[in-house]
Amino acid sequence: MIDAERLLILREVSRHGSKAAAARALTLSEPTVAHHLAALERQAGVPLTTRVGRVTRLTSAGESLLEHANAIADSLASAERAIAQHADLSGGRLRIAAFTSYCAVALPSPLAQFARRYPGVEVGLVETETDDALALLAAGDVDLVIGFADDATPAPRDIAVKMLESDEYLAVMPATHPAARRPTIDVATLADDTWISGCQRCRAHLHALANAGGFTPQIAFQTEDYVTVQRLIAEGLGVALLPRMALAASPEVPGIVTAPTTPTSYREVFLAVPREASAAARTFAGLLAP
Amino acid sequence: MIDAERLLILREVSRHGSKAAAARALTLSEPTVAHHLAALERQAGVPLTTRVGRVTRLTSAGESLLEHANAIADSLASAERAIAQHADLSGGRLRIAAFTSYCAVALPSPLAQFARRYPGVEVGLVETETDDALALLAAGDVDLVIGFADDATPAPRDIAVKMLESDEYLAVMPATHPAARRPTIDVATLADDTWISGCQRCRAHLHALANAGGFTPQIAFQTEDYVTVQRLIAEGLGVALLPRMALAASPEVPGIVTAPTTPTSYREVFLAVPREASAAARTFAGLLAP
DNA sequence: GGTCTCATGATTGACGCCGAACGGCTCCTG
DNA sequence: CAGGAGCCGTTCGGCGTCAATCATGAGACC
Repeated sequence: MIDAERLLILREVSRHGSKAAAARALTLSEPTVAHHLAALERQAGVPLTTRVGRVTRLTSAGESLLEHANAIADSLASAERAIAQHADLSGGRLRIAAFTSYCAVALPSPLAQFARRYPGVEVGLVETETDDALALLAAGDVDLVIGFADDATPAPRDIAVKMLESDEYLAVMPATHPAARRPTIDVATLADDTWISGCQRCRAHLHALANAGGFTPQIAFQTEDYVTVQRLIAEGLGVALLPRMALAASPEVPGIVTAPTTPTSYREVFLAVPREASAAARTFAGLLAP
Repeated sequence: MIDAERLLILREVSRHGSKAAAARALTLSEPTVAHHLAALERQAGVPLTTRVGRVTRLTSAGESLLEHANAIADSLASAERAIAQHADLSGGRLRIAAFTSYCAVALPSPLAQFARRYPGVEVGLVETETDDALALLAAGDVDLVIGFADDATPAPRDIAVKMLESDEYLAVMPATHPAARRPTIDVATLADDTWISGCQRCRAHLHALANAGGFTPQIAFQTEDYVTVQRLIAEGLGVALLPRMALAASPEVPGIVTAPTTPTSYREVFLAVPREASAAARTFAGLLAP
């Protein structure tokens, strides 16, 4: 393969009209330029330069190489620009994966703030469950993950994780439920109720909490859509454990009541970036957790 | 400036999914690839690769570099193709400069032969006087020159010159001229005639020949167009010295006669290529002078 | 206008030194 | 257990420089 460096030297010679001038432009010595040119000619098998008077000109073979040398110089300059943009956030990409209710409640505002501050960065958002989000991060398909963890499924330890906030799980019941008026609900009092559960992690959390309360929940409905969960509850079809944030994300549903549980339980919202996080990812992380 | 070589290494890593595989593809060792990548990352200031499982993937910064690396690889491949075409005559250019009558008489056939044989080569022809043609050659604007020389203005010595043929100068007179019936003409018998001369070199030759014959020609008309010369002669306005080739190049003009001179004189048609002639120029030269 | 001199560029050869490439090792992961 | 990555120390190639010489226009001066 032809050496790109030498093509660029050929280009300088053509631009300046002499090896000496090219050498000065490249901060090289004259023999060095001559050496590289000779090597290039040897490799090409045809003469590339010719002297006319005291200026060095390219032969037609040299000029046919020149076009490509220019293209390479352009590409290198573009590459340099691109990488600089990645560093100073005047360009590049930021792909975020976050779980549903965080997407709905907490993300839009900082996302807009970031987009205003760094208009050159192309921002992407994937709304996914935490497990899938972490898989995307590991595969390099996203740059930053916002997920949640609890006792049942702790946060990953192999990447940089920062806790953002605690999100309390509330008991959600039909307004007609016998325990509906109590200020706090012991989960054991719901041992015989029919349960409605959300995502994988929430289900694991429910099982852990119920287990601590000494019972195994009867899960009759499974849906990741929190509005559906609340409508089912409003119709008296069951009870559920929902994070505050999920409740805040969905419109008020009449006919249900919510209450803190005893014991209380939380999910911990965390932010994860890989060790080799891009500048954009680090900056956005700083925006969420100053 | 970013090193193009390293961008190509990054490209191979991306294509093969591991540094080891990239090293094999590049016939390098694994540490060497890692070293170059580390250098590139140091220069870029941002991480370019990330490991996911046992495959190495590019970060978004790395992928933005990848596009440019691909462009550079394409350019290098194109450059290699272009130079190969120059060597094997499947491409490239051949620019010829030749004097008028050679263009008209001798050039078309070998030119067509060359174009048929090497259809990829872009052929150009400049019809010019020999002095200008040699200047074009020196400036690198043409690749091959066909010119003529005689005692007055000899062929250049600083470039590779090959004699092609001798072209005899004939005396050209009106059919009504007193000497018109003679088989050969002593130039001295035309000492008192009015002369018509062609180009710079022909005029120099005429002066030299007349000088040898002991007279200075009265030159009343100067034109480089040989048809004009012959028409002027046919009208009885003068006599001239014209090379056989020039006469062959122009249509038969009635009312003129031609005859060899004593002493005979010739112009020598030569072919000149620079030392660093392209393959196309050398090949075409071989066609003209096997 | 011709010649002389000088300045600039190219070339060649020798040489020093940086760093590219390698091998061997350990650690990690699937 | 195998394959890949990271981390050394070592070696050798070749990149770049310096110095000297040659070539060639350009300007000056007569």
